[in-house]
Amino acid sequence: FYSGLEINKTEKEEKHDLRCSLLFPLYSYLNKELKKENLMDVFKQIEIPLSPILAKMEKRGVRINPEIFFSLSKEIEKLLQKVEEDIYGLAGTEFNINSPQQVSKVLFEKLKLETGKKRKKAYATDFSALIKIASSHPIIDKILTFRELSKLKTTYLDVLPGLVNKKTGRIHTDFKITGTATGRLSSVNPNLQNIPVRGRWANRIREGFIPEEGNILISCDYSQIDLRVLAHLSGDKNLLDAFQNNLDIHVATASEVFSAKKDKVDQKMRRAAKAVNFGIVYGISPFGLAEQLKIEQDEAKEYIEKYFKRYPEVKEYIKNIIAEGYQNGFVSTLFGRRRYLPQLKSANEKIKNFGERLAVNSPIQGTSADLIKMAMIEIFKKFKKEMLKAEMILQVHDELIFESPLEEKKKVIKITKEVMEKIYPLKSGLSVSVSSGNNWAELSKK
DNA sequence: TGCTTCACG
DNA sequence: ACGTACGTGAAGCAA
Repeated sequence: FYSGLEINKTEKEEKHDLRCSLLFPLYSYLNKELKKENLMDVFKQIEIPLSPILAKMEKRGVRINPEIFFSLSKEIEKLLQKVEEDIYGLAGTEFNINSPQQVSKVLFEKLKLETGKKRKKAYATDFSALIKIASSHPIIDKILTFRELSKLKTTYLDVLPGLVNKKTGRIHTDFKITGTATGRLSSVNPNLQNIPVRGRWANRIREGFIPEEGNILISCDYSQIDLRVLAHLSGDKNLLDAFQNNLDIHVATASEVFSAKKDKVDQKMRRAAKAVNFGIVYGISPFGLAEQLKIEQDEAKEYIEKYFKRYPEVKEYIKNIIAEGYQNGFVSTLFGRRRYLPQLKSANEKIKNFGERLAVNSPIQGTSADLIKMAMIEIFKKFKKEMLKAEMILQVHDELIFESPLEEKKKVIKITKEVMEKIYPLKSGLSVSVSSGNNWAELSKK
């Protein structure tokens, strides 16, 4: 109505107006569509109530101590300068270490190191390619160190302090509720779902995330949620048994795959079994497992076959969910959220295989996402009812982080743990581990 | 803008 | 024979 009267609108504003004008006609169409496809429950029971909660989390934001970021940045800057010089010395030339193309030239043309996969423009220089040739030249280790330090400095240390809001003094991410294909959230501007947690610098960085005075941070983690969901969806007796008996799931899998008593499972076996478990959730292939574990494909294949022998209903479930994908053109989570799989109609075998892995992974990842979203809604309600000052500030896929007044700590933990564990009665159960502290680093400690 | 790399679950 | 683990976001380079 007004648009005809307005002048000097930018192209962006015009686009914005157009998009707004489409909302109303879209409403009736999408409403029918949601009803027809039985998606109204997920929409009304999960997405709609979650939306204002995400808004409040964004508004509350996260407090950081910029000083920690500044001083860490300076410390790393010095190390970077030294590593940079070392690299030039070892290469016998100066070049841009941030350029994969130039790194490739130096390593594989000048130094004639052994090449791996060919990319579009040059040979691969990513971590898995470089670690394979690390023993052949001292420059490799230096490049890996340079990459690690440079990543931390440019992506986190030098960025986050600049994003502190002048009015609130805190960092406000933007959670995207429609951002992913599986139903997970994503976080942008900045992404607060990928703050370093591994590696020797992670704790120093996480120490920079702090609560308001008189408050603490509390983290509540779903343990093994994806595998519990798999156990529930497949109904596999053996896998359910492992969870019902509260076993270390990777040890349990190791003892099955390697036919060993649980007390004979060593670190190496557990590590391999962990990779198998991850692989199952991702839609496993012998190649992928072999790559991950640095073993022969034949051996990886044996692990997988043994796994399926011991968890036959998981094998059956995978077969069935793929068939379902082909039949319906989509797969669903436990609560009806869908992922469409056009890949399954491809004539290209590679794309079809990819579609089959998506058919396996999406219901698992998506069901986990549904569960934590439902828990967030209930927790928010309970906090309100109990008139708590504590607030949910972050979600990291299987983890919720709260900022709570010291005196509310006990109450907050009781509510969050109970709600998260009871949000839906999976046959495999849901288990939540809680930790608290005066910064984010203290939350990852045991 | 696409590619490569790498941070997280 | 071939190319492959699932889901994201951000930085820097190269064109």
